[in-house]
Amino acid sequence: MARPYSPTLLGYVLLGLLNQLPRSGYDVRMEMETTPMGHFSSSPGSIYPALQLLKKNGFIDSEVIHRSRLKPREVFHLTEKGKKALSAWLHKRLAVSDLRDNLSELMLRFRFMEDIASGQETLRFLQDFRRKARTYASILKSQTRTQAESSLHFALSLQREISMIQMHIDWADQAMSAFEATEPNTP
Amino acid sequence: MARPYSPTLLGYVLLGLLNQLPRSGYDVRMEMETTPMGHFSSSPGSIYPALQLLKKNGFIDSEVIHRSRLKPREVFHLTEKGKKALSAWLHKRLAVSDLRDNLSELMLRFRFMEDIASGQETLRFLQDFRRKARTYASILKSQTRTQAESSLHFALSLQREISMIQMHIDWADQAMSAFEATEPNTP
DNA sequence: AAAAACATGTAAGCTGTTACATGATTGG
DNA sequence: CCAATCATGTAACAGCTTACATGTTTTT
Repeated sequence: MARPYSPTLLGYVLLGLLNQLPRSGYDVRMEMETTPMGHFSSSPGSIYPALQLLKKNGFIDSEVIHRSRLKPREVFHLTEKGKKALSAWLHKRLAVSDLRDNLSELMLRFRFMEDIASGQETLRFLQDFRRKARTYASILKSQTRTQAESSLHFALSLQREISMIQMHIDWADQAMSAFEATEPNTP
Repeated sequence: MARPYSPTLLGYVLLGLLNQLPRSGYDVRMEMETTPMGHFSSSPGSIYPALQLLKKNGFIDSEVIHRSRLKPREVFHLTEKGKKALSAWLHKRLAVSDLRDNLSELMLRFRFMEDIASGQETLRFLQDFRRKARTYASILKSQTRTQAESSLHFALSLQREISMIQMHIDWADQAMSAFEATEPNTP
């Protein structure tokens, strides 16, 4: 009675990497060692079982490639189901709470969006991101007014959170400018 | 043959909260609901077992308090062992990689430091924090020069990471000023 | 009488990690 | 021939989380 499986965050990272380029488990590990993806380990015990699970559930498929003399490699690529799942993940609407809880996931989505979405879609993502960030910033600022008495450490922590969000708003602005420069559609 | 147990991050959060003030599991849950501690759940299934584990390992102890007519509550407080463990956690030296991987842990430490450390010690923490942040920033900037070709999304992600760290350096500056104002020892 | 708040727990399970294990090929 | 790199896996476990379960006291 296998309950419906949907990929974990690590699963989506793997889908994102395989969407860039079909790879073996080993290639994925090497990529994650040179360019860390969130906080995930690149150890074999993390990557290989996660790939097997994606394969078992039909998000990816593989061919075994025998290159001259080298040990054969199992090269994975996305199935249609995998492509759809990745696309759905990348296009998911943001929640305000994601700014607090899932920032690193949002940034992973932004990175993998390059290989699947148009500049227009990326712009929409950034607009949504900035909007939700502004909402969250105003929530935090109202907390400052009501709670920041008594504790200096707490007040400074809140201040840091606000600076953090403000920085992300500014970043989104910059990023949007960069995309508007390449997409002549929006004036 | 129980291997030596040392608290997890959630364990340290609980030690920090109980060090502020002895509380029941229920009180801890309420505190974590109003003031989220990192990304931890405040659900009973998370908190009660974690408290039992700390108690079993001698970091906290409890008394059952029967208040007038109310259901009795198990109120936890730190033992000497618990105080030492909390202090050691709070005073641990930072690694540069903590800026990338454990930022939220560092911020939790900063918050709980209020109840255990002097302003001088907090200043040392912030100095160390700023120093490591500067090192990490320069590493990231050198990556920009070597890797930022080809991918706009990747370049923007890197830029965001750098802005993040710079923001934290500025925050540490502000925070240090705030503490120097209260500690007249350092000119 | 019922709902809401007080108070504490257990059981099942998911996710991912480290540590262990194995073997082939290539370069020095 | 030895080390490094290529390549893939398994087993045990830590550390949660959600869902379930239970009962009391106060407020409406």
